[in-house]
Amino acid sequence: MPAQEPAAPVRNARDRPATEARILAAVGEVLARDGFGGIGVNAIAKQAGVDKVLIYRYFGGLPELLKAWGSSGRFWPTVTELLGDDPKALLALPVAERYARFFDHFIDALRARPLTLEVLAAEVLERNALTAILETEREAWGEEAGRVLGGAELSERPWMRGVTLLLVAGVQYLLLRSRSIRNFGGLDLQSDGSWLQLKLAVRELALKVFAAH
Amino acid sequence: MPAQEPAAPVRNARDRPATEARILAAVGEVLARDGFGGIGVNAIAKQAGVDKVLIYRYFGGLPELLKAWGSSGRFWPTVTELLGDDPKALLALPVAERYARFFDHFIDALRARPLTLEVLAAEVLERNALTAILETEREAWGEEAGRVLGGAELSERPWMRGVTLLLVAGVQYLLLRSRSIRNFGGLDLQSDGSWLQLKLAVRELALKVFAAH
DNA sequence: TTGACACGTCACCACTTGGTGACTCATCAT
DNA sequence: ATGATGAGTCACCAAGTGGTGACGTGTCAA
Repeated sequence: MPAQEPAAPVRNARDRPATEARILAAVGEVLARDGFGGIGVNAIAKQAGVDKVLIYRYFGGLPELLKAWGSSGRFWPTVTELLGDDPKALLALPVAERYARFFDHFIDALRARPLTLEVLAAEVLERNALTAILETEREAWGEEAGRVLGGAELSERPWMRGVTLLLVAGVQYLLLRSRSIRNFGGLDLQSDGSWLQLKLAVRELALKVFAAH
Repeated sequence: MPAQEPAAPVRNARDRPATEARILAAVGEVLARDGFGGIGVNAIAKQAGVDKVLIYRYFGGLPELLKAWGSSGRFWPTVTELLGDDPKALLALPVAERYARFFDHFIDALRARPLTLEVLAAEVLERNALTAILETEREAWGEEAGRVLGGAELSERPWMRGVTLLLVAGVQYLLLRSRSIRNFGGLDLQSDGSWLQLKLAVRELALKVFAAH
């Protein structure tokens, strides 16, 4: 990968769009390298090989830059991505299987997005600003996901809404924890096997819950 | 409450144990006021009305101070606390009811401990040091909780282990998010009603799962 | 050709951070 | 009475932070 690129101290071409792109890219690079704690005007400018004053000139400041970065890159998995290659086929499946596969894909998609996890982690800690980077995307996502997952079977079991919410939240939390610790409740969060186990657990649950009675 | 106490610039009595206690208390106060991001030698010393050099002299540094603070206060709910006033009565209940009440108490106990939530939030972000403050307590807790929750009914349904883990993780995550945002998946995380709804969802789930078939 | 203007660079600001050395001074055993 | 010890204070350090003003210099239209 070409990444990194701490930029030799050559004079930069005077090309605003390119420079803006450099800066935006640098945000992701710093994030990936140092985590959200390493984010800062100085660090980003250095990574981009650009003077930090340009961040203020072009974006207005760090929060605005982060917002621009957030809305530019699509790092939150789209619902269609969670439905797999053939959405129609998935929607035709029995509800339990659909439910299970949705979680399978959700877990895989999130595990494949370390940057998203980093942002999610930051959102947990930051109570003030620069939160709400994924806000809008996520909200829309939640709605659509509910619609896809839903159906008559879910409407008949309104309590499953709360359970689903907890499961989604649980997946996110365990993924966040897996970045820094291995063990959680006796489960190795960094092993594929553990995640397979969790997927199977959700599948069993769905089968049990949605079983014709 | 007497809290705060930014300490007028009077000369402090020379009383080491009292000063140490002040410093330890200041950790909690800063944590409650500014969150974990505000933690630092300067801030703590200022809050305690004490020179920061004493932090180095008495504790060795910030990480050691935090560790001392962590092991002094028991802010992680004990399992017995989660079992309510009458543990024996609870254990005599049918498994579904026991399961449900456990979550009820878990949610209430954690909601009543903002400092614990703050530490949990910090643990999510920090990948390096000062993590593992609650580590030991939590690990022991996990084991005991599993034992209490468990029983033949749970052993017969091994997949419920994963589901329970996800639910516990989900509760923690939603509580963490509730500190800074209101909305999550259409649920108002700061309202008691929403949490009641989640409790009921878990209860229904337990009833369904543990129903005699 | 000549400006105007935007792009890029450099030097600087005030402030905060973690951390240390040197000082005063109260207490207490000898 | 006299030291030794240790509690508390003060002044300082280097490094890093976000942020700004002033200065070149290449590009492009008039």
